[in-house]
Amino acid sequence: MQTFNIRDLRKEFGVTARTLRHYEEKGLINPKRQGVTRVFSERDKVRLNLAIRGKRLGFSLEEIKEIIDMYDSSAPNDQSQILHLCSKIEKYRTDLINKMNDITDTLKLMNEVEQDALNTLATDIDSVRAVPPSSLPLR
Amino acid sequence: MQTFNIRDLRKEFGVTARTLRHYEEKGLINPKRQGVTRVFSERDKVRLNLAIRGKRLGFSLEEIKEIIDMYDSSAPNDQSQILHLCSKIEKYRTDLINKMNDITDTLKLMNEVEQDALNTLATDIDSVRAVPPSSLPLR
DNA sequence: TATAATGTTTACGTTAACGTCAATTTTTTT
DNA sequence: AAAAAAATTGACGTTAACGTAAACATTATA
Repeated sequence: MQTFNIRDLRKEFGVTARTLRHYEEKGLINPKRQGVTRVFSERDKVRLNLAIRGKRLGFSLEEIKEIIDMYDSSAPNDQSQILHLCSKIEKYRTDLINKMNDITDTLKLMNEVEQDALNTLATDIDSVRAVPPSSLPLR
Repeated sequence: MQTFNIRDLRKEFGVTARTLRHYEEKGLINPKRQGVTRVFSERDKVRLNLAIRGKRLGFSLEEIKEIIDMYDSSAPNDQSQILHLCSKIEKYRTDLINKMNDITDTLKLMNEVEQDALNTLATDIDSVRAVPPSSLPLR
């Protein structure tokens, strides 16, 4: 079972050691120890990946932990716990879908702005083209 | 031309007066003044909407201002400015598309977790069904 | 074996994005 | 006009998410 040290993780994920220690404090990752030195597992890498993904989406570390814990632990047996899990999933699902809509709306707006700008550019070029050849230097 | 006071905005957008003042400081909105009192315009509302959308997507207020300013001001005439605008758009576009992919990936994972959980639930129900009728109380 | 390089803990510092409170107008209602 | 409600400007406080620096231990390299 392969293990990794702290600079492996830093390089692979482009984060600082401080960030990794912080994430450990918050329970996002759980490195073992060889003496005092941290030893990371594949599981830590997976969780770190999910954490970074969550960050990109604007979730807090607390939310991220909740999300990661959902799909890191095996499915609960207790019926009430299952239902609780499902309601949490439902909550984050709607949140994600809202973000998705926000994104598509923003992308649309950006497309319009870009088209506007490019049209202006094209018009400028036309006006340059409109200059008769005779007015161009002959080199 | 319709105007709004600060509590109109608070109510409509569910934000505090402090937030509005903060956004004004950061240049996200630009209320006029009647004496010392803020008077908001439709344009402020539009910008506030965009700001809140940006927040949901995890952008900083600084990024949000950049984004809003892009499609709030009319298209620039200067060619170099147009190109600069387009490159900014390109940057945010890839950012948004990355977020989009993050979202779909996360949603997929959540679906799997949910299915797992629901299967466990179904299995439990089956095991209840499997109990022979004779063992049930007759009421 | 001396010297880097890497890792650890402790603990204070920083930045963004507001919250909160006091003191003071301004405006509205009675 | 008096009282209550709403707004404004400081200005300090708070929280999350790390940054940074000191002091020290361990490991790797020359």
